[in-house]
Amino acid sequence: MEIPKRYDPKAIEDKWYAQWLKQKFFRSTPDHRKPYTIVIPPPNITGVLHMGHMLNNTIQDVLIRKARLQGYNACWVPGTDHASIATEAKVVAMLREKGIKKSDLSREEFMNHAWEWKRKYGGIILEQLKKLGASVDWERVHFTMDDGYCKAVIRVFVDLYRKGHIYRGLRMINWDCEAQTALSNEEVVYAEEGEKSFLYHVKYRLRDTEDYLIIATQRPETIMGDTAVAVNPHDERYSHLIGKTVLVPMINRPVPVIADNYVEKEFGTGCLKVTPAHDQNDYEIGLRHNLPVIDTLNPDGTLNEKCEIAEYIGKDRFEVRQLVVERLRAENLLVKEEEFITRIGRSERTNSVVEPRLSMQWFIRMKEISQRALQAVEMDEVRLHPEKFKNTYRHWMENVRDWCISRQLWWGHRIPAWYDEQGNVYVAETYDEALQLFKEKVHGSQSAVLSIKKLSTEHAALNTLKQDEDVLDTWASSWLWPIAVFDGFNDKSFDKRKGKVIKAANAELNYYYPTTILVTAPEILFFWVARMIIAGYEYLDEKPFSHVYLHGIVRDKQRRKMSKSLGNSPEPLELIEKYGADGVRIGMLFSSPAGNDLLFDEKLCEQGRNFCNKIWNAMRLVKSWKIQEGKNDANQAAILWFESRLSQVIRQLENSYADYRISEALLILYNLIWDDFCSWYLEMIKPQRQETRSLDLGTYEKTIEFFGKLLQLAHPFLPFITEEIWHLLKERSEKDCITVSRYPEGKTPDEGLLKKAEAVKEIITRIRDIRGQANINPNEPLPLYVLSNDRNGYELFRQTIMKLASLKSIEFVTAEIKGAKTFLVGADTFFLQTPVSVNVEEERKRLAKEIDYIKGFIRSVNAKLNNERFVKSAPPAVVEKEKQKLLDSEAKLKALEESLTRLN
RNA sequence: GGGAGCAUAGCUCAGUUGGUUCAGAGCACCUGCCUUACAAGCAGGGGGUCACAGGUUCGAAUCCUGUUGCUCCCACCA
Repeated sequence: MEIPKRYDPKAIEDKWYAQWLKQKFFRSTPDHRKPYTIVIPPPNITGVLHMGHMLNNTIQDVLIRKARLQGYNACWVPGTDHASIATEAKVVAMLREKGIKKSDLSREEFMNHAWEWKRKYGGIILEQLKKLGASVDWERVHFTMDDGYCKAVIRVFVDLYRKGHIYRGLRMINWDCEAQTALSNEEVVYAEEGEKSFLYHVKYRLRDTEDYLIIATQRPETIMGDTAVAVNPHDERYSHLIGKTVLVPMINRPVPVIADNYVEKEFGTGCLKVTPAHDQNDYEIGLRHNLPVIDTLNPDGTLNEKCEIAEYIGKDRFEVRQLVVERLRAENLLVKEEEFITRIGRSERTNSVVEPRLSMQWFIRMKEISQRALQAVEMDEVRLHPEKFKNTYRHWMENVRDWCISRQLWWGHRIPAWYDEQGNVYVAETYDEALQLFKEKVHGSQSAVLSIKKLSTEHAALNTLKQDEDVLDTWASSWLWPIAVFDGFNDKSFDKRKGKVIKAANAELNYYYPTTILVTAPEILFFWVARMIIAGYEYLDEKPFSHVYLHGIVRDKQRRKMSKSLGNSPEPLELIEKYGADGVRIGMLFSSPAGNDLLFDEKLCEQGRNFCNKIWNAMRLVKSWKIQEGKNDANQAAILWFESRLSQVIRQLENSYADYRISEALLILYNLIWDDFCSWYLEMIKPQRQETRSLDLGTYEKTIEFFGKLLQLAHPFLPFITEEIWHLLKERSEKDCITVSRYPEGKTPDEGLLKKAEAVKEIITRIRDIRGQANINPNEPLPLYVLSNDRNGYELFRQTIMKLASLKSIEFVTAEIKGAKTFLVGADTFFLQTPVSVNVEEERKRLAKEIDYIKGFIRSVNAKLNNERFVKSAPPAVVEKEKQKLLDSEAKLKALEESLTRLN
């Protein structure tokens, strides 16, 4: 069979993925082995695979495949997130295109559309992950709105309410006028550069005089909601006005001038208009001074009748802003319009300008329940990689604020709270339970004896109790992910009375929880990671995962974020098409140390593809040899050396993995395969022409063994090509896959041999260099003479040196060889006899330079050793090392000086 | 405004408790090669005052202080 010169990923990737699935290699169920568990950060059902997913899932797949090879019961749980606001926005847009308005639909009709969307698009990303080679357990796909998951979310809400961690309150929240919902602080984004706006200086007249104050505002449309004007109590310019009354422009509402420390004298005019309904700080000033709250905005961002000006009612706030400015100008109340850079907040999902709005929302009280989660990271129970994120985490957790969890949307987990006609709230898992609570309440009330009969039929109550219209913030469901995917909140394992998940009552949870590692981006450290840790301790008194690997953001070469509008994001599937899944995986990992952003460049994928091709061709070479019975001793050196080298690298790899330095591990492996194996080992054993390209069986078998081990080491990074070559190198059954093979273990490397081999490589390189410099044909056989005290040390490598340096002979001598090119490796001197005569003058110069350097070096070492304080205070090992250095370099100096003498 | 971190080759980054065979890797660059595994390749090579200024020390890329520049997180000024 002819093996193609280039590796063709397309031909094999789908084949192997199908084979792996058929063999159920990714399936995990609890057994006697140790578990290694990862839960996927569930992608939103709105999206398609992007570069961030590629990086995220490649890292997870490397870790899970490595664990699988090492004999763990590796379980990678896939799934998707319902992504409440993002999905609802998409569905609304989709309906709009079809000419359907959300407001014309009933809640149920809308939900049907949303589920339809989910069925259609929800699985896209997971499907695409197959192309990447992701070895997830496909029998464990979860969705944050599965029946069981919904139950868990509702249970937790009810439980936290009962425990007093959830409350309902009137708060100033961030309002998205477009989606018409509250947003958490985390969902509000601020443009990096700020946004251009105007600062309008407006006259506020004092009552009963012609005097006026000038107030600077960015939002003149809120003037009609003003209920005070505030100045700094220490501002002498205005102190005489405190307590006086001013008239709000246009509507002439009389409002007081008050003094409040919040006002900064330097900003604007030093006067602040106070609009408690439309600004967080104003709201607080209002509380301090008992100001009325006049809410002039409708939920959709238009003005309502409270603004008192008929023509503004029903118009959008930004339209009104223009109208107000025009009117103020016309009435000569506008003193100045000043350009101004403001840092305005926008909704992460709809990009509409966020309005502070006073409304009734549900909150989780965070302070208390987050204490143990803070401790857990502090004490390294949960370890963050890289560690620097501990600081960020601590800072956030110590200043954590209450979490607004209600959203005025339909797609999501509807809040399990019911209200009676009086507005009393009943929080329960089901309507029936809420009804029960309601009945109990009515029972308990003396005055309601009569009405009991009236309400005793369910029918009557049915009309009475109404469920809260809102749904929960997405993160208020995904924070249960590591517990809920193992069905931790089911009837058996959730103890309602205690408000705890009983691990022992759930075999799956008992086996897989806590999971091993979570791989995600630092962007959602607070959104998600911190909250999962909180939930873990709240419900299991245990961490959800032992490690958190935080990778960076994928950016382009210019460090810009990948974004649709910039068009700088490559299409992942096209990359896979072009470079193969393995090539892209390598490209993603090549330059992305944990915590650092990945500056993506397609060239990295090209490098990955080339690496695959290199391995492919190594396989072609090995397969091309004819095998002869017997054993060729000439290859002994290569085999012994590579065996040691392999062991050495396996240890290095373990260290890198242990610190989650994935890209470092990859680079080590890359060099091992490319340099050590291909450039050195294979060249060492490669049969030469005259030998008719045949190899002895002993060496061949050893080589196949080495190759196999390399493939295993590489398999976590390159699942497809390693599987293919695994089967090409050796006759194996369909089931005997590398995916489920046993990872190689390193033996103790022979350090002496490794060191000698380095010297041998240097000798070969020096000879090649001399040939290059002197323009001597690399294949022309030349004699080499060696002046060394370690004759035996080189004996093992004699054949290797001869072969790789194309030598005619190697002879040990006791005196110099005149007219030969001289070089030093360690303290040994080598003479290469070349047809080109040596330029004595240049040689002398070169030697003199080397001697100078070594002399300087010896001086510095001597200075140290002669320094009493050094010898006294430095650790003995360091002093010993210095002494050895001195000996080595003195020997070298001697050899150099002798060479120089010989020249003369 | 509060907090954290970074600054090492043209680029992206290593450099563990201070010890001059420790100034490194990958990419890029330069030179020579289509040598019967691979030009998606082979062989060889050049390149850094470790941001700046002080200090501690026998010894500093590594520790301390200051300066400059950059990044991130949190809060958010009308």
